[in-house]
Amino acid sequence: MADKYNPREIEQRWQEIWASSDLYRVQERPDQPKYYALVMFPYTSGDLHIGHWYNYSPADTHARYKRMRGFNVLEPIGFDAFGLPAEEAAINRGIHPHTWTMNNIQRMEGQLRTIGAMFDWSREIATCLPEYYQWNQWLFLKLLENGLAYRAKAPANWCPHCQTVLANEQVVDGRCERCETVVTRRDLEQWFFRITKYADELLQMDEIDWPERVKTMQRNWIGKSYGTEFRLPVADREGLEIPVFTTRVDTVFGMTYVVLAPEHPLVDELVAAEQVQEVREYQEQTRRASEIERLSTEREKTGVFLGTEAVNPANGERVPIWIADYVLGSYGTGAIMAVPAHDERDFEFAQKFGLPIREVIRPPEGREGPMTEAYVAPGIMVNSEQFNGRESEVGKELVADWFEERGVGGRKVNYRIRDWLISRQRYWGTPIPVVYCDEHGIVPIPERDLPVLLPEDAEFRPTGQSPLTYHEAFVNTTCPVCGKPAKRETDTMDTFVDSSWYMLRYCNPHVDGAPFDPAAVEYWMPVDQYMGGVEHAVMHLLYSRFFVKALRDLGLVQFGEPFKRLFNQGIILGPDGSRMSKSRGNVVNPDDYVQTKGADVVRCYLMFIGPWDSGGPWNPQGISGVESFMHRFWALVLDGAGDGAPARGGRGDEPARRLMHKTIKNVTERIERFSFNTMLSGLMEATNNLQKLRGQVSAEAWREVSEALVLLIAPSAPHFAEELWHRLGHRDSVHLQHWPTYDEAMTQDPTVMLIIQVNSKVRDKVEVEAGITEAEARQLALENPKVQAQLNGNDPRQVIYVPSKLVNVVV
RNA sequence: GCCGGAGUGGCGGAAUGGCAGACGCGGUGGUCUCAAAAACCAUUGGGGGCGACCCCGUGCGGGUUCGAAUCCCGCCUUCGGCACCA
Repeated sequence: MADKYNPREIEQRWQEIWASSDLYRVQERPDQPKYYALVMFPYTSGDLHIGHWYNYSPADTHARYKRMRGFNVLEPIGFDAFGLPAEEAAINRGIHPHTWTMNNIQRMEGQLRTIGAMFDWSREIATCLPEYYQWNQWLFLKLLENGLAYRAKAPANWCPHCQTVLANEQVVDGRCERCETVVTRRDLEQWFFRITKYADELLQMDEIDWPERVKTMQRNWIGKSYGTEFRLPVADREGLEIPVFTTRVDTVFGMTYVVLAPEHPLVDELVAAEQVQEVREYQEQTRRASEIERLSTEREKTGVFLGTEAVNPANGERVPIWIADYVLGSYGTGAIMAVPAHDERDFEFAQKFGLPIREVIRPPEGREGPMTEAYVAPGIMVNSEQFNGRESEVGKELVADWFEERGVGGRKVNYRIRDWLISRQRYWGTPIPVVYCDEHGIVPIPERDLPVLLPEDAEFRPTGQSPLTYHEAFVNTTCPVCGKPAKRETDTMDTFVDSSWYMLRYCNPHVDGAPFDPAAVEYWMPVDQYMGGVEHAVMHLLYSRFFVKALRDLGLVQFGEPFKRLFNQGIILGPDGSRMSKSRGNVVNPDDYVQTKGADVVRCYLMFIGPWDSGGPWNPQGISGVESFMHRFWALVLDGAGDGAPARGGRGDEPARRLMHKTIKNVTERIERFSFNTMLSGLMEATNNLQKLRGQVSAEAWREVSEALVLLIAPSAPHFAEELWHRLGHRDSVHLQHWPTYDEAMTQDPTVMLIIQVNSKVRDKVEVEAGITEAEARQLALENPKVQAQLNGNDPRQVIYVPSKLVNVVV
């Protein structure tokens, strides 16, 4: 009898051996196909939680499988280490963010090692170190040089709690994505990355194998819409025009008023003297309103008449000009033609303020009585002069043509996506490498002077100003152009800049003099399989795509997409089925389970819970099933043949070998399609069935079958398999072995159960030769006593045969 | 409101047109034990029958098909995304 499976002892031992033998160190090998398997790097929050394990265990299993399939697999790890959460945590604890972060990294490294993943630790990165963030600065300068970074004054999302501005992507439902504080607006000079330049290309997602859900979210976020932009002359004001954008130019004859966003630059010029007071008040009120109030569709529409009129270029009619906060200054031209009859929002507004509603599109089935709601579907144009009787979809093109001919306006494409605001008024981030000189304005720091180090001795408590503003030695510098005194930029970069290109750095993280090593990047990139949560759909995943496209256009990389395939794992819930949180007291600490049951058991249990993309509750009892499976597996492999096992050619040999081939096939197919739960159930089934063959299998066949099983479980339970492999007498690592292959013929049983149905109800099952002919099967069915009983001497109306599966006799 | 996914035993789930409930948890009965735990064996969708067996059953209502958890139509519930973007 072999001793029992003791995870604690073997896991630690193998982790040390693997580390000292550099088992997981990888290098570029042009002779071998590469496979870049990437997990989203963890944030340095303090502890590795069960969610990390849920991401990394299946990811590592898949990567290990690929390695056994002959790929040169890169599976790196590092830390996303800058940013607000670390800064906040440090402030709360009264310690420096650098100390807090570096301590966390050390702690998390230790926890990550317990997973037993094949991370190549020689490639570890931490984004808060100058050796990393100096390249944020370098890349920023490249973008600046090429017009892809710029500084502008714009209304920005301000989080009063985090005391900084946020990118649009980081505002969810009008609230800060991090702390859920309601965001306000501030007009500030900020740095932007010109992601809008790539809006169209970012919509191209045919070549990436990503979840449809994420692609849809990105498409929605980019929000491309086709329409017409045209100019409305202001009545009695020669030369003054209001540009508007519409997707429904076919409804232009139904325009009964015009609306400008309250912050529209033309408002001052357009407002009539007697309306100034009211308009000012309304503008002030809008400015104070939070984004969340303003965006609420529940809210009643508000607005103010400017006291002036515009002229509809389609029919020369005069229509009043209003301002209202349901029109956004940041989209289109910040002004609209209002057609209440065919737009829900305009309809509501017109009703409230008693503005006329004129029908210009009639439903194909006709319409009677007064309009009670806007009709927004296509239809037939009416009250539209020469376009009357046209289908609105056709009319859309005709009116656009007409406007183009007359020089009134033309076709236009608009996007919802805005440029990426990267300035943050916080301490714990990459300093933006520019200085402001009275004479030369914005001056980029020359490359040779990088990095601009983040001073450690700054007062980093948030004040609404960037903390670096108060650091005299940092702020006061000289202009790189003229050498006269100048001031440094004191904002830092959004952390998402760090994560936009880290996958490139991993290819050779120690390269000097460049953010990444072109040869290594050429070899490894793009990432073959990216694995992480869906919460980054319109942030990190969009920014990275933008970055890579920009780098490609700068000639720095040769490809346009960073991640070929993406998989979003689900979320592990607490035992009570709700999201884990400290306040609910339902947090599962992986370390406890690793201590008591072993990392391999935790890995396997997480994979066994259910489909990887659906997550689910952690059931503390459920883990024992996986645990006892592994104990049985262990005993089966080491003691299974037993002492009195039959010699060569045991009668169980053939079934055992068939079982092996069948299992290899199953496990391979399931691991390929990320179905880790069914892969493990397949292995459980195999051990259950093999157990039944005990005592009937020769030592030779038993060994062959158990070695295959050890290889099959190696990606899932790496320490466990390694130990068994060595106990079976091998000297080299199980993880250097080839994935077992199967013989298709051996995956089929020589006999099958033929289902006999009458009227699609199962009446009997007969064991038959796998190669049974249709005629034989039909005859067998018709002669079957249970079928005979149902037939009652009549002839069947029909007999359906599904080869080697079933016969259905229809009476 | 719009778009998308999901709904299967007490629970997690399997089966993507052909035996519903693989695999596991939990339950029940048993073996072992002074006892308990562990381990092992048997059993476990519901109902009926002494029994061989029979009936019902994949959110609800219809449909297609010899045959539907699976395909189609209509609803309900739920989760996610979008939502004054003109």
